[in-house]
This record gives sequence, C-alpha cells and structure tokens, in this order.
Amino acid sequence: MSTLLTFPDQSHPPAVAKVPSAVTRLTLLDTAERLFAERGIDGTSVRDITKAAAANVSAVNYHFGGKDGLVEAVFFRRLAPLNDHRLTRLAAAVKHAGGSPVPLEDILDAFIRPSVDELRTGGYSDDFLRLMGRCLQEPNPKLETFLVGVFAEVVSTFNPHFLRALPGLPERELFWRTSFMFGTLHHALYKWSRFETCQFASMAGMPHTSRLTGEQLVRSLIHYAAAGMRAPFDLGTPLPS
Amino acid sequence: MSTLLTFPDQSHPPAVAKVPSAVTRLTLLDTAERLFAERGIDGTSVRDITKAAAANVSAVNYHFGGKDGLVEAVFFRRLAPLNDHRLTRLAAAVKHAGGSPVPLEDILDAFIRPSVDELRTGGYSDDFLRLMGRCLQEPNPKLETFLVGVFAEVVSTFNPHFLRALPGLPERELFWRTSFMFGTLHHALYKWSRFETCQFASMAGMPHTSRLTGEQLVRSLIHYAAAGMRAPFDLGTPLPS
DNA sequence: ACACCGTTCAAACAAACGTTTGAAATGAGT
DNA sequence: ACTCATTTCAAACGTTTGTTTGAACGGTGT
Repeated sequence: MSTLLTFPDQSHPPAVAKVPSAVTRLTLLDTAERLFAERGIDGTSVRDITKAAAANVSAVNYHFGGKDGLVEAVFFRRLAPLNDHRLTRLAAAVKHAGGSPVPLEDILDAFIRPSVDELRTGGYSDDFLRLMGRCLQEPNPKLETFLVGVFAEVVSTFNPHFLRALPGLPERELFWRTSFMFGTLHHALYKWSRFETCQFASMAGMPHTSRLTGEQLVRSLIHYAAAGMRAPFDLGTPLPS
Repeated sequence: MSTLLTFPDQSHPPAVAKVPSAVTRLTLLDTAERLFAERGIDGTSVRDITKAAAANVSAVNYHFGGKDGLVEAVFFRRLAPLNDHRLTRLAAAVKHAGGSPVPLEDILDAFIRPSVDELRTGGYSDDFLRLMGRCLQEPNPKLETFLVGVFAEVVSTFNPHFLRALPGLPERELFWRTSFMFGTLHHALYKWSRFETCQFASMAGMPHTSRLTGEQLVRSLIHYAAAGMRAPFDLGTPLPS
C-alpha cells in the first residue's frame, strides 16, 4: 500500500542511494522481462521470477514495493530510453529538414527504427520486443495509465510533424492512422522477435524463408506505414469495386 | 486430463445432445467473453465468471470440462462464423472478378469487413472485438495452437489471391505484409471498441471528434492496408532521406 | 570491538486459484 | 408412481497466489 501512484522509484530503498547491490535488482528486471514476455504478466508469479533469478521471494517486494512496481519498472527501463531515442532522431530530422516539413519517411524512421534497431544495439534482449508487442493491450488499468503517461510526450511531439507531412489530412484521420501504425509496428515486433528466437511452435504456414534482418524489417515497416498513411481518405464515397 | 486436444466439443455432455439447458452454457459464454475482454484471460477467474453469470462454480467444469475448454469455446463461437463470412465474401469476389485477379481492395474488404460489420449485425457484443484484439498475442500456448488451427484455412485461402493482386511481390514480403495487416486490423478493432463503449480512461490525447462509424473504420482500414500492401519493397537500397 | 544500515533469507500469512465430490433438484419417458 | 439421465448446488479439495515477518548476514565508519 505504498505510494504506487508516483512514478517508478529509481530509489525505492530509502533516499540514500547505494551503488553496490544493484545486481539483484537488475537480475530481477531481466528475468521478469523474459518471463513476462513468455507467459504474460498475469501468467507469471513473483515466485517464478525470484526462483529463476535465484533470489528470495521477498526480494521483489523489497526492491520494487510489490509486483506492480516490478511491472512498471520493467516497462519504464526500456520505454524511457526508447522514447528518448525517438525524440532525438525526430529532432535531428527536423534540423535536417531546415524549416520545411519533415518528409514522412523520416518521421516514421525516427519512430520505428529505435524499436527494432537501437533496442538491440543497446544490448537489449529480444524479450522486451515480445513484451512490447503486448503492452498496448494490457488489461491492467494501473499499468495502462502508466504506459499512457510514458507515451504521451512522444505522441504529442510527433503528431504535428505528421500533420505537416500529410497536408490536408483531417486530424481525426491522422489519429486513426497513427493508431494503425502503432498496431502494425507492435504486432510486427511481436511476430519478428518470435521468428528470430525460433520459438514459434507452428507459425501458421509461414515459409522459413520469411526471415528478415532488423534493418529489413524497419524498411518494410516504413514503406508499409508511409504508403498507408498517405492513402486517400474518401470516407463518404462508396468503394470502387 | 480429458482429451482437450480435440476440437471444442459442442457436445461435451455425453453424446446424446439435449436441447433445453443451453441457457447456462450461453450465459457462461457471454459473461466469460465480457470479462476476458475487460480483464484478460489470466486476469479472470472461473469464480468471477460463475458469480457474474449467477451460476455455480462447478458449472464451468461441467459444461466445458474446465477453464481451458471455456476459453476455446469463447473464441470458437465467434471465430468460426467470422471466418466463414470471410471465405464466403472472398468467394463472391472471386466470382465477381470472373477469372481475372480479384482487386486488392475487394480481398481486403472480404477479410476486414466481417470483423467490424457482420460481428455487429450478427448481434454480437463489442466485447469480442476487444478480446480479438488481444488474441493474437496470447501467451497461453494451448490457446495459440488452437487459434492457429482456426485461422489456418482462411490464411491459405486468401494468400493466393493476395499474390495475384500484387504481381511481383515476393512471397516473403507478402507474408510480412499480411502480418502487418493483421496487426493493423486487430489493434484498430481494440481501440475502436474501447472508443465506442466510452470506456477509455485517458485515451492518450485523442480528440473526442475521432469517433468513427463501423463503416468508416472499415473503409479507413481498407485504404490504409491496400496502400501499405502495394508499397514498394526495395529492401536492398538505402532509404531516400 | 562496536554499532549501523542495506540486504538476504526461511518461514509463515490469509486469500484466491482451478477442480472435485456426492448429494439434491429437475423434467421427460414409460 | 417410478426410472433414469441431465443439470445444479454447497462444500471441500490441495495448490498457488502476493505479501509480511523477524531474524540473520555483510560490509563500512568510528
């Protein structure tokens, strides 16, 4: 019953931060990330985590204040730098454009590439990719509001540039197309990470030749999303057929 | 440990099917669908379901053989007719095309429209839309293989027509673009159903003017997906920027 | 040698989990 | 009236859940 409504404490052990024993904390974060990705959050018990991490059961409560705190910490550890990368890359693209509207492909690149590329080069495991693919539809309402807060700045920063790059697109339509793009990205990440780790049991008739490198996935996603976002939006007229 | 590997028994109570008492079964399916959509599968206990359905705890085990059986029944009840609608519409489009390749928009219409439109006109609730948005990434491996089986026929039937409508597209690329389309559709359904039921707590800066009718959503999705699937696929060359 | 603080640990907590049981209730067939 | 199969029910089964407890451990500063 501590103040779980605040942002995740990087310093849950009292104010005076101590350097040495970050090891248990880190191990818990890593194994929790992996198990959450494999079995889902509700499908993973703190005992599963602490056993796999060779830690004591109460370690989760000590370091994170409870399971909820651990969950938020798992997401925050990855999403914070990920969103930073996105904003940095967007800022670079804005500078490169020099006053004129940033090309749509560049905006999408700034948004999509960090998910696939920098998460890996940053030494991150594939586990979080699978976890992120699921984070958009998490039923836990506390976690949802937390995630909304984490994504808020990115959304509000990217949206104006999308609007400039897609002149004439109504704001309502933009909202849905960014949602489409989000769905495309996260589901693709999920599929791709499962593909990469060869963990797929029966991948619904997918040829083994479908394997893509991270760079290929990024480009394929950008092309797909760019074309989709530029599509006509004649919502009133009947379909061609 | 009964034979849960078989397809979901429509006749779990011994072979001689009985008509009258479908009421408890149906109520359980309905409330399970709703609660699964709201709290997730692992986040919903059989006690939650039976209490909300005003049934006894053991009713789930009696009618469905256990929680797993109930989960499969919930999905199968909706997905079976949904996929039937898809195949029927595709067949109609094939007939209408008369030998020549079915236009991409028509294929997508056959695939997407039933999700939004016929599920509603069929008297279905919004609950399953939210549930379906999550079903692609369910961690439960038993459920996953079950869902793969349910979708198998649809995938193998649609794929050749996608290939004909997109001449020159490598099969590997088609696999990923259909995955993108799946992700787009299911995430959009999730968002849209949450939007419709006004249950969104804080929808991440979405203007209230973003509300769409089912028909508008279908068209928006078709336009987006069609443009995306037709996008160039120069996976070897550097991006323009 | 002492005290101190951060950390770990085994043990236990009440609550909730899916499932099982055996006895009642129900209604149609003869 | 009786039988029989189907369905409901309250109660209990043994596990597992997240969390708490209080003692022990291991360094560091004095």
